[in-house]
Amino acid sequence: MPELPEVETVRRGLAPAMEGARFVSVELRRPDLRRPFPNDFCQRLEGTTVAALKRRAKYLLAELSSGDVLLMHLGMSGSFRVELPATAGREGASLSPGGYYHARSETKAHDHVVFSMSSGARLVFNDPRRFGLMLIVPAADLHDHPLMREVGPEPLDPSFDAARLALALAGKAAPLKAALLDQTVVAGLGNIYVCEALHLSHLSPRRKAGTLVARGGVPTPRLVALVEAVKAVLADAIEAGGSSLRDHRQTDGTLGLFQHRFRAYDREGEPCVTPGCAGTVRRIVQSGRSTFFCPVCQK
DNA sequence: GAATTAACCTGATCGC
DNA sequence: TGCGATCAGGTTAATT
Repeated sequence: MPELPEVETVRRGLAPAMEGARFVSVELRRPDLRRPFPNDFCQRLEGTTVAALKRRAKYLLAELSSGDVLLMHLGMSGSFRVELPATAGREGASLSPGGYYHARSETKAHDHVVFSMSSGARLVFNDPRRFGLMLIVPAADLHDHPLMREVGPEPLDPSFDAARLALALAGKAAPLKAALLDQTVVAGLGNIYVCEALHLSHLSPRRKAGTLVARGGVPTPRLVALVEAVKAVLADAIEAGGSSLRDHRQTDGTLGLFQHRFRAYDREGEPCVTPGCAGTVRRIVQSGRSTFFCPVCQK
């Protein structure tokens, strides 16, 4: 699940329980995720307060009163759930429109990290495939950190526009699909939303990325349309609470709804939804992963 | 140097 | 019902 809209949905779910709250205790239930936890991980968190919970690309960034930043990545299967103590009597209390907290429950399989906050909430990180990541970085070093340094522009930021994308794609021979998955080109897109944005802008995932840039690095009208499609697809997905494939949930346990709006992703063999298009969605494999597109209206 | 592939690890699903 | 093969949202190291 976790591409930009899902990470943003998680951020919005965690923020009320984290921001302004102190880490009372931090429990690691295994020594590593994708990488080992730092030795002083718990020690550096306990007693500090979360000033703000932000997002950059697919990373969650908890800014701490200690001057550190807790950097978290959900990988492919990571999720958080927010639990409140039963004694607080707030089961079912509204967290956000349409959202509800979990009542405190037993530990589940693949619960790897538990944050107990002074707000009374327990934040439980669950990640079956363990491709997730948690690190602590001094705030002053964040921008130069290897994981952050190369990350491209935020697609929903006004500074991300066709001119900016043209710079990144000029001369690129890689297929558009691969170029848009490259986090240094634009941050936060994954397999699903690349497929969706390419379908919406009627661009073939197989087209060479550099063909959308005219001589002199000038963006073509089709590149302008692609940028608009990326922004539209991401904004719609955030508004819907992200996509829920398989068992993925928001922090309150409810399912995201965006998968009901997929235009191309996971629709192999179904009719293309582009008005007036008689095509059928096809699945191909590019750089080892599934691409869904309509060969009739995506050129 | 750019582009592609393999690997990380587990769980769900599908066909037999 | 059980078993093996296949595939899955991301990142990155290794290879072409």
